[in-house]
Amino acid sequence: MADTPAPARVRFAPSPTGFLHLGGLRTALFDWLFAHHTGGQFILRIEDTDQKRYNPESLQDLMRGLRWLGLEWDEGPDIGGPYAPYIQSERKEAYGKYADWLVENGHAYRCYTTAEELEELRARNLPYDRRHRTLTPEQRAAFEAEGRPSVVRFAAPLTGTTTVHDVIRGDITVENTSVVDPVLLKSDGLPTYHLAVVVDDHLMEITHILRGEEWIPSAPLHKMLFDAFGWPAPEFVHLPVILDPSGKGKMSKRRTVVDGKEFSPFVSDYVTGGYLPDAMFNFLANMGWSFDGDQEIFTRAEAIARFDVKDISPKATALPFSKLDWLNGMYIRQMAPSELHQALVPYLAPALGMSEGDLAHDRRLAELTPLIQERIKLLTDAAPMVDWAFLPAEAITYPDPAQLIGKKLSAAESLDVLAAGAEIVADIEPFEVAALEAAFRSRAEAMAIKVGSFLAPVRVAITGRPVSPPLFESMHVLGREESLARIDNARQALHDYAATLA
RNA sequence: GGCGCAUUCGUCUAGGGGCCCAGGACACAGCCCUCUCAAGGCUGAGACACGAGUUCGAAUCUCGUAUGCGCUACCA
Repeated sequence: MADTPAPARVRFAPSPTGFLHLGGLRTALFDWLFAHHTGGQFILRIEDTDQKRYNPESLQDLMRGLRWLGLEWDEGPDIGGPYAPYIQSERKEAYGKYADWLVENGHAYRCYTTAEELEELRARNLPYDRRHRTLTPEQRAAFEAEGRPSVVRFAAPLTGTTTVHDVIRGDITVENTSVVDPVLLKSDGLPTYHLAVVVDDHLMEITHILRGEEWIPSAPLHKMLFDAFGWPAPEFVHLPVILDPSGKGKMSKRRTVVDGKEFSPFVSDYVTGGYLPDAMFNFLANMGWSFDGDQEIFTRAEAIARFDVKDISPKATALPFSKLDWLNGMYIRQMAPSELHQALVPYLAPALGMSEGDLAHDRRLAELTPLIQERIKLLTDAAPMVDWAFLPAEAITYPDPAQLIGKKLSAAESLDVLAAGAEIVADIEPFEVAALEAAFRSRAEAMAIKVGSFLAPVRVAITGRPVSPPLFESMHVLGREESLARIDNARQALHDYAATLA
């Protein structure tokens, strides 16, 4: 059964103009998956041929995001490789050389059209009119003598059609005349994307081009270039775009509010937002590809074994973030408690005002972790669930004393409950969860109060909140003295409150 | 406008002529469990864009329409 595909060389080729976003991460993920599936290489190549939009922070963000997800590259700018360098601005001479070759062989020509002239055409909604495609040597010499800057344009075939085979969509055919002699080499001497991508994919022996579907319209041009050079073209795999959660339009490159909720396209926001790399990996792998009809959760190894570019769906997808949250919760519940404890520390330490070192060895957090494990979806959910345990009793105020009154109980009855609770907490031996539970339950029964109602006042007294981790465990975390202090404070608060009611 | 790509529950998807009066998942609703909240279990509601054709038979093939999206730079 094991089909052994030829090792593929696939590259993720972002341009360092902004921060890594989810769409880019998904592309990189598919690159990585396919490379590993075939036993090939995953290559990171930086396409920084647009110096105007270059953003120096971008590269670091890009690499950090990729590594966070676990997408290590086999060749790339920081680790080198047999086809180095992997940053296009450092490969400038090569592009010039290949552009010259095209010019010499009649596949390209120098164009001296000025920006103003181009602007004129655009204003009239006209494409470039190939005006310098057939310049005489004299005309060319005249422009050069003038000192006019020039670009190199591709001399696209003027008749016929070009067909590109896309692995996901099949054949795509366009009229050659629709390719209007695009610029290959800019007047600053750097190549445009079109030249650079073709030259580098060939030089780096890329076998499969995975990129967003916004590149479909220029794929025929790339095919023409491979043909002009006499090089075999790699397989084209155009990935479906990722849409805003609203489902309308390409995912924007900034934080947006959809249905009253803010969502971010930036990977770094998910790192700080408490998401687990494994969950994000699983989530993204399900965008445009699926493991099979009814298994949503799978390991990286399982995905690698099954992944194939030809199974990718051509349909654009809106990101279902609620599913990401669900997945994150699933992965959190699968963690060993000690592992979760460690993962929580960097998120909790600032919120609790503690050092990471202290918190990593804190007994309370170790004890609390398994209690909140099935109650949090994000690592950032933990703080409001455990902060009460790290506060002194005096800091637990009861701004809404009415919360200390149990369901179907009067204030007086609730006061009685707290009194009973204080008695139990003071006397119970040993001060352990099982003993506490047995004592509270039998006392509730003795007082003919439902357990839920009986525990409610105590819960608020102990944690300051009507919703908390399991009560007996919570008291155990605090210890006898601290628990008692809180119940006493709560009794006072409720007593004062009851007085105002009367 | 031109060119291109796409179209199964609200969303992510399975399915590629009969297995489908369409399966799974998230979200949603109800019930169960339960010290709160979760988690878990069960149940429910919910889709083949439309129209022609091909065929004994179409979600699946063909054509058209509609809608959406993308591209149309000396940006990638």
